[in-house]
Amino acid sequence: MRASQRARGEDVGLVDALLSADERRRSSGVRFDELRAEQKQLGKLIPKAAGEEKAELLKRAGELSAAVKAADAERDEAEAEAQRLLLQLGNLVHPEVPVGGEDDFTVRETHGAPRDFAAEGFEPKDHLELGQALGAIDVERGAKVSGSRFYYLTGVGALLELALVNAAIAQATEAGFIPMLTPALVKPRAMEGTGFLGQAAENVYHLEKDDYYLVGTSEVPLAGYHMDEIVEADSLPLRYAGFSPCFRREAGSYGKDTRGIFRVHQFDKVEMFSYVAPEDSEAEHRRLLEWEKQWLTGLELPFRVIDVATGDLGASASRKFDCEAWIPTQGKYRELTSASNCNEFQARRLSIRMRRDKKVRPLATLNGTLCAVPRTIVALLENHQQADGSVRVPQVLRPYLGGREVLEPVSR
RNA sequence: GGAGGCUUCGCCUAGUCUGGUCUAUGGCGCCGCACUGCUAAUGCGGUUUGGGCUUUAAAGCCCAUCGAGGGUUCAAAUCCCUCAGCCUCCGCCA
Repeated sequence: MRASQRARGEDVGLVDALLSADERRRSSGVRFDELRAEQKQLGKLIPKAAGEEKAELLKRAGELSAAVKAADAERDEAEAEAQRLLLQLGNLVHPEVPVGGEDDFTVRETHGAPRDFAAEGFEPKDHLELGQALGAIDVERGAKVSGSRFYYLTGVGALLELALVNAAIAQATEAGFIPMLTPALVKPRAMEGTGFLGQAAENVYHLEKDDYYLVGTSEVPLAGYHMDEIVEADSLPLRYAGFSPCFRREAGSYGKDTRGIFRVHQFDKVEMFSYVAPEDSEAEHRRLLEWEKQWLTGLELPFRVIDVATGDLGASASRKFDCEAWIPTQGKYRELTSASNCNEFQARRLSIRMRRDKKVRPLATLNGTLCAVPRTIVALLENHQQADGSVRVPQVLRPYLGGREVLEPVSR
């Protein structure tokens, strides 16, 4: 436990402070219980008593009342302190996760191979050039209306998004997920409980006047869906496929991925979310990964799967597998999907529990991207482009694009 | 945005005016047992959640919990304040 906390760069002293606050909470709680029990006894005697006796009882009751309030206050204070410390603590890291920063991932598997454009005799165009020629992407007007990192999907670009979303929801539904359209604005509790108000807080949009947060993923409303609930073990696993807009401030990424729609402030995403028993979480994690691989394979994209390193896990994941698609004009694999096993981390914070054999305990939550629309469009356009600037539509998307097999450039 | 009503231990519900006998009523559902040659019916018992303690265990004890938080009081489901959610009406709007 301590080794993995160090791997995250967290203060080990935090754990000790937490344990001491928790002990203080416990002991003042016991004192409160004892005082309260005596107070209740007096409450029964007082109405029956009279005269001298009653005056005595009332005097003792007055003293007790003050003592109860003091013990209560101390317990509340210790509890708040413990909670404050607890929220600073990230999830425990799975022992097999590679230790290190962003570049210290390990590659688990690779699927397909990057296209050899030299052999085909033409230079690949990037997604923005292709998207503009197809009349699919308009970043200039996005910037005019909303600023940098905003865009319009136009014409066939808009249709492409709808096709992707429909195909993704169809795959998820086929796999047994319940399709969900979720709120994009949530209260602080949901944001905090999913672990987005720690180090990630600077990337979250906040509506100060109303104290609402704009979600960066439907993981947040899908995790919040069952908060403060006890789920019967028989009904697990619960699997939801959420579709929602996602908002990200992208603070600290100035100058990174500024061209096109690879990194944007607002996009739509289909997300898989599972509630399972903790002992099933690793198997479910692999299942989520398999569904992501099925999706990317269907789109005929070359990709690899990485085991994300400790420093890049975020607060809530104990392990994270990313699928990275090959982006020809960048000559690199880039993240398209991400599957995280949060085990009991979010469930504890959101008070989501399961009941099996009369025992109640936290369950595990997992999330995995199925289709983050703009990045998927980037990968599709670049990988399936043809020498004349048209783009081939993979088989699985054709039913959702009116049977269209190729997207052709438009003259303006 | 304005006015009013509501929120009770799975669901429904009594209790709130008039603070203590509420250890929260009753019904439904559910669980167990008994009886009935199956099922049903009937009878009896049980049935919120969290924390702490005792115990080999089974089980038991204490505290909190009547939408949330605060206040008044020796004492709050009950009185006062703030907030949230739901419902109705008015206004506005897609």
